[in-house]
Amino acid sequence: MKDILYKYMSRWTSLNEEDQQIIVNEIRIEEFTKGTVLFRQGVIPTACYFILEGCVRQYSINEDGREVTSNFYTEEQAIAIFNHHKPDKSSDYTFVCAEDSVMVVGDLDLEKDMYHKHPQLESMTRRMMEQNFSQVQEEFAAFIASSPEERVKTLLMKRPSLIDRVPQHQLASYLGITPESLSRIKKRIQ
Amino acid sequence: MKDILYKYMSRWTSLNEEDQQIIVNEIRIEEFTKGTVLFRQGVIPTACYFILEGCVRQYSINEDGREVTSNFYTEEQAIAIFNHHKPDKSSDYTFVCAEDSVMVVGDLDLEKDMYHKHPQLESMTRRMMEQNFSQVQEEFAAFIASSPEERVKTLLMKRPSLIDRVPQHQLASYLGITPESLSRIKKRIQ
DNA sequence: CTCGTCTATTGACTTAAGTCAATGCAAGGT
DNA sequence: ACCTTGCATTGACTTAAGTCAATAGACGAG
Repeated sequence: MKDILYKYMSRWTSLNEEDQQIIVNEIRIEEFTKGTVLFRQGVIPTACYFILEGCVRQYSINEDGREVTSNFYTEEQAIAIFNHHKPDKSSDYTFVCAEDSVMVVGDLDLEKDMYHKHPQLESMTRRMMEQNFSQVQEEFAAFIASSPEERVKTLLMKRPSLIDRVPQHQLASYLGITPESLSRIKKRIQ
Repeated sequence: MKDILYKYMSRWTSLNEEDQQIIVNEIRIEEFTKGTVLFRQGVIPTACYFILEGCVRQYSINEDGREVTSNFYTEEQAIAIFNHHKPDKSSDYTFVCAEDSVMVVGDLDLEKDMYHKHPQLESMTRRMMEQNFSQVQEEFAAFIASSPEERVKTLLMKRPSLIDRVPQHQLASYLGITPESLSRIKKRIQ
């Protein structure tokens, strides 16, 4: 499992193998069963996560009590940015494992120390985040400009496996449409 | 104009006034007239920007030749994340001044040097970006979950000045609806 | 001042998605 | 094996947004 991590880190840092090992050894890897809640809407998260295997769904309960899915995270994706813009830093979302999953778990209270001990780590984090950010912005722009049907097609192109991995009504919510519409769009586009 | 910058930096760093001055003195502040293009879709950006005054519109031309507005940046917003996820780093968007504007201009090729010279700057950048990122994610989640009419209401709430600052058909595009619909929605909600 | 261009509004019509309700299906529990 | 529960599909109907076209106002150029 750690080899995924080494492969990933090599893409992002110029650290030599030795230094990488030191960092990886300080890292906690945990397994979670499907349905495990990482943290709930309203609480202040104490950890961040990097998915090595599995799938995590991000959702919230809106004013009229409906569940709104806002993201799915899968292999090699980080769950690390939550409500830094809110004064109290509490999460607006609940994160729950949609499958049995294996993740790197990073303690947020150790973050500063880690950056201090390994200055290259802050740099790596920043660049990962930039990449991540730019991807989200692109997705957002594409979402704005497309119809429900186009959004379904795009998802089928870009993340075909999601369809089989998560319940359809959650996918519908993630696409901003009703489950009925998703069902009909699927039929329409075969 | 630089006082806006000092105020802003104080919110983000623990640098003393002296160090702030050193950094601010290395910084380039430029004025742009309405219509000035910062950089075009397809080219690799060489600078990043921080708006002190004015408004910048981000748009792209899609496959069928239509102009799609994907963002408006105004005072105290940074234009700094472009296509770090694409191998060639070329911009998918054109950035154009929607008003006469004053901005901090940061050379991207000096970025590394600056971070090396002022380690706290990388830290500050990272935290600004985290905040920014988390805000975009929240907006995205809200966008997904709301109807065109709700999106208009939300925009009127959160950025009321935009309505007067930019042409309505660009706003419509930014909201993912047609200009006709925006006109009707406005009438509907008075 | 007038012309031309660009933009916002309005109307008539179409269409895709939402809503509500019924049915069917599969998985899990007893 | 049965029942329950939750999910996907389908149908009938409503509605809001899209499309196309016409009009009218604002603005700048000449």
